[in-house]
Amino acid sequence: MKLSPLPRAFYDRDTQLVARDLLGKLLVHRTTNGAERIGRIVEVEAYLGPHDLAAHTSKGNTPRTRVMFGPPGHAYIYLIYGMHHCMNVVTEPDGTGAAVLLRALEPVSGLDPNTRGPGRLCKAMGIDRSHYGADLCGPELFLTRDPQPRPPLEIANSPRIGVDYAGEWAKCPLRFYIQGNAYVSRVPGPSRRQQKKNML
DNA sequence: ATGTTGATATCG
DNA sequence: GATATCAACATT
Repeated sequence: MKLSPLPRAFYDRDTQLVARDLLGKLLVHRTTNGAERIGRIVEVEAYLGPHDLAAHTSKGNTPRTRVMFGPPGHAYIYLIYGMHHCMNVVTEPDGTGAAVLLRALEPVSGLDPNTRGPGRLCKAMGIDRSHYGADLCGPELFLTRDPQPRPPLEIANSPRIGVDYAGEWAKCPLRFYIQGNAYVSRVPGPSRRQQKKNML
């Protein structure tokens, strides 16, 4: 299948627009041994810049956040809680410090179906810190339009996950996901525990 | 609800 | 150098 990366201009736009546009796009990872892993993005979160208290760049430009302050269309990868990798795509012009976190995929080909949640997403795609700063306009790791015809997406939003420390920013609806998709990591409504109770 | 886990920032 | 802090996940 012929898949070409989205152009850098795609990322060089308002972060919330990029976040919404990323839903339904394919994430492609071609490993050195020739394997191809593809997933369809179903859930993302926008991190707007240093003024956004939930964004890593709010702590300033450090060795860790360097890539996020750099030009758009690169991968910002970090390790969280000592065990999980998370992948972001850098947006907006060089120096802005904004990115979109990829939170969940629908498996398309060549990957473990456990792609629900940002840590599992990276594990399934084989993404780790060796991809820190990778150019998403290159041939190995990139995003592309889904060649399959799909019905129009119904996009829902909610506050971001796990950012309670960010004050008012924690409440902003900067998480976007495809309504009703089975691979979205958390859906509003009763918890699984509550559902069990209701079944009795 | 809790334990796991290690890089990072911050303080000394 | 030490420590507090985390954009998760799995398990109880």
